[in-house]
Amino acid sequence: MAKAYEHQQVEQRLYAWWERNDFFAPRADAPGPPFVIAIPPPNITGELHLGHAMFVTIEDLMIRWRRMQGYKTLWVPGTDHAGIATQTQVERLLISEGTSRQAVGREEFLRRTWAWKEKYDGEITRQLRRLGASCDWARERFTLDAGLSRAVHTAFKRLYDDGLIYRGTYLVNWSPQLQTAVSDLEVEYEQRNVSIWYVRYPVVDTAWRGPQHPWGSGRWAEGATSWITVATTRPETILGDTAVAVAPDDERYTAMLGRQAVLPALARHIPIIADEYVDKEFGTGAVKITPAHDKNDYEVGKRHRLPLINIMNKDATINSEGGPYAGMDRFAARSEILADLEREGLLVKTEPHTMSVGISQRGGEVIEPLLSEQWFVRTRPLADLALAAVREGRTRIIPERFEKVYFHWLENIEDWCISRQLWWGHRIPVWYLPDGSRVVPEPDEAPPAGATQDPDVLDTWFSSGLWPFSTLGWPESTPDLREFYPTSVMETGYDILFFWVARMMMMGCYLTGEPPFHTVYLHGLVRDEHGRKMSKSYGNVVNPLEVMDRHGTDALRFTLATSGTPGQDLNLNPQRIEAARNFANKLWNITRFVIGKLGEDRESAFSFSPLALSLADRWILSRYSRLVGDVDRLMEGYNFGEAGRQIHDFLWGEFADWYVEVAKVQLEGDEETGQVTRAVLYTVLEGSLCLLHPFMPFVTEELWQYVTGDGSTMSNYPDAPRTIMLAAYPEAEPTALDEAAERDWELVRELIVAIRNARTEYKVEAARWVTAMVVGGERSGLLRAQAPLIARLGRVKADALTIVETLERKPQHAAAIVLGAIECYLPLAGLIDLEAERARLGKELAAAEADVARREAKLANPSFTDRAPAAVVQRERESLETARAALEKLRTRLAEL
RNA sequence: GGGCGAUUAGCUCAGUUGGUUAGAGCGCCACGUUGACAUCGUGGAGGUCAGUGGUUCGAAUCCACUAUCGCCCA
Repeated sequence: MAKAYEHQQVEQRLYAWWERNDFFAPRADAPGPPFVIAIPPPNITGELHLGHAMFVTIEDLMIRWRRMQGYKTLWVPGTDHAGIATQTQVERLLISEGTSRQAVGREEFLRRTWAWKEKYDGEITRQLRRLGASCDWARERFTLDAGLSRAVHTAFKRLYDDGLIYRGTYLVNWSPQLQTAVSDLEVEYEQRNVSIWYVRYPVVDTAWRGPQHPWGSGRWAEGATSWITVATTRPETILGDTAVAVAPDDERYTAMLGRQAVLPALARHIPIIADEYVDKEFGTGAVKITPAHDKNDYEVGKRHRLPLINIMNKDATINSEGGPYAGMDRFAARSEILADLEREGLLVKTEPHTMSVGISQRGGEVIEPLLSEQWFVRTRPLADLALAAVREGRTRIIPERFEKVYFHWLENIEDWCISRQLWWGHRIPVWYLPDGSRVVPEPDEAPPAGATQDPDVLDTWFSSGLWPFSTLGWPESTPDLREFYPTSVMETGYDILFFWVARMMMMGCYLTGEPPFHTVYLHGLVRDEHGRKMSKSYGNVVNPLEVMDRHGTDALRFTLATSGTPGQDLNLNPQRIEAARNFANKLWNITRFVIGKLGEDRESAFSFSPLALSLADRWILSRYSRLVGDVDRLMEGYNFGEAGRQIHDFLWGEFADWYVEVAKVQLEGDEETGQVTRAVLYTVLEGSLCLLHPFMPFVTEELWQYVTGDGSTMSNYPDAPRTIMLAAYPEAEPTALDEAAERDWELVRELIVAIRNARTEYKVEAARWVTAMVVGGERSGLLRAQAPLIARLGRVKADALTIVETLERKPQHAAAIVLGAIECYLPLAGLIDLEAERARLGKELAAAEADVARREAKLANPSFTDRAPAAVVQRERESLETARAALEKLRTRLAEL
């Protein structure tokens, strides 16, 4: 074995070996029930980022753990066509080649995009392999595969036939840059500092019937005598105004109600109406109403049967309804119209204002509410099913607090706009006949002759919503669907709870009749070490591939798994990755030590007599059993991070720091002691590697192969090739706990630490082996039995460690150690300064006095002794006894000096 | 405006149902010895658990309020 762990020599080789041996596929001979995860399919455009690393880490952890437990595990991999993102990238590519989507045409564009997909799709799946993902690549799916496309078509048809999909002209979120409608979720809101303009509209009265001069002449409003002033952040939409509204109880405007205002620029007469929607406190209390360009105005318009006037083209330029501004971009039109209002004396004032502006999630441009004919899903009935599944506990969300978020969203959900004016995606399976009627054929059915298909495609999330069952063969009743659906856990980031999880729940509940998974586990976002979002512009992006190159996949995975808690954002500290890398190396070296001691013989490692176990043996076996139980409980509760930390702490802080050191001593003993020691080393190490395997798959496999040699029979599958992947995950055995051994060893350990501490305080060189005299009282027997260990680990000469029950004459020039009822003296000729020793013991005495006083007070309180559990009171009594004994010893010693 | 989360050592974070002296890694100080490991070892310093009030025999942990930061929804 190399002196240090070299991940470069191990990871790729092992992954290839695992994959070649088909360890990732569900085994027909698995003794347990299915455990299934559908991967959150990465976008084919995607570069690997820490979000991917995060989900692979947790999902692979669950899959490997359950697989070792004997579950019939299936992790279905795949990728998402990511309509908008992919189309945008390919368009950019075309533009760089001096052409465009429109120039090459739909057919060629799709051909190019498929070619692009073939190229990059493999990239991302290679990177998932790099992360150690043990998913069944034979079942890999892509959302545009024939099978999944058929699922999409079937789902559409069912929802359509059931009246849950409809087409209509409504106000939708329009992305002028992408020239497509997007859903509510694809709009992000951002607080922006903008201006609010106060514009006065002349009101028709007996003196003034409307403008007599052209717009822009400066005399347009000449003669007007009454006015109504509105405040607006979007003056360009004046062109689409069809009313001015005021609050019904606003006395300032009562006289205006029912009269007509004259729209600047277009001279259109529009009514002044009263509506509850208007906030008297805001602006002037009068609001311009543009039903075709604002969601709230749209509602007002509906209530008052106002006309809808669309003033914009698809590219957000002003259309012919805009009179003099026709053809201008929306922002250019704004400037122009403001200048003209000013000239006409209609602009009263401008104020700074903050408001939230809808921004396209993809393009980043301002989203335009636009009237447009689109396809929608009627979500209410679907949302009710999805709500019921969680309310009734058929699906559980972890952490639980997200259930409230989920409920709130689904309770207030609006219809879902599913059509996109894109080319890359599932074409909407609707054909139009020349007479205008619509047909949605069955997936295998030919569309009627002469019919033309709807040109639009479906929202990417429509197909993602089917993912957990479409990947298993739905709508066919395939063997996979029957065996592996519903899936077990949906693991993903909380940021796509609405986008994806809620939609899978809706689609799954409706189309398959049951929720698509019994548990939703949401992880947090990975941020940089100071909690900032990683972004290219900040330059704080951590590239997982670079991390894996430098420190290995296991280091990255262990860090991601153990740095945080479920659902909580995680600040990734690079030093933690190094620490995890060091942990892998530590394991490597522990194993190097153990196999060196085991020699070639593994057989003998499996049997030993419990009677021959030393205290340290019993202690480490008990601690190991406790660990197994704790890990089991934590993993079952989805507390993977805590489980990983405990395995780490045990292996490093107990097994390596103490038991391995003990083993070195025991291995110098007689044949039987050596034999037992080897067996304990083997048992604990082999089991711990198994415990750790879901967290650090590569180093544990490599080491497990070294440790077990050819001899292991630990597998659930005796006929399969030997791999830790199929070894049995350790199971808790409560009978293996040995509390007496843990307590006794603790005393021994404390004594050794105290001796080391005293040595350091007196600056005894490490190379110098000292003399020690232990006064053990009742614990003398125990300490005597452990004398060789105490001597070796405390660096006391073997023949100079005396253990007595009592001691009449205590050495003068010696450091004194008091540990409860036991004392230890280190005669350090020439090193002991009596004054310093008195000062040191004085400090300890003060602490001991405080300790005793505190405990006495506690026990003197009858409400404590009456109300606290007996075990707690008992423990307190024992502690008090120990503390008193220590206090007594310290007093005596100080008196002696 | 409504909701959620966070606040624990210099830094990044744990702390499972309330129960001895609140832990880890990194960083810091001192010292390096043995054939597993300097990617290491040994010992140590470092905390008013954001604040206030409450519940309790007992609170980092439960409750209320406040402050600061962050996120989601409208």
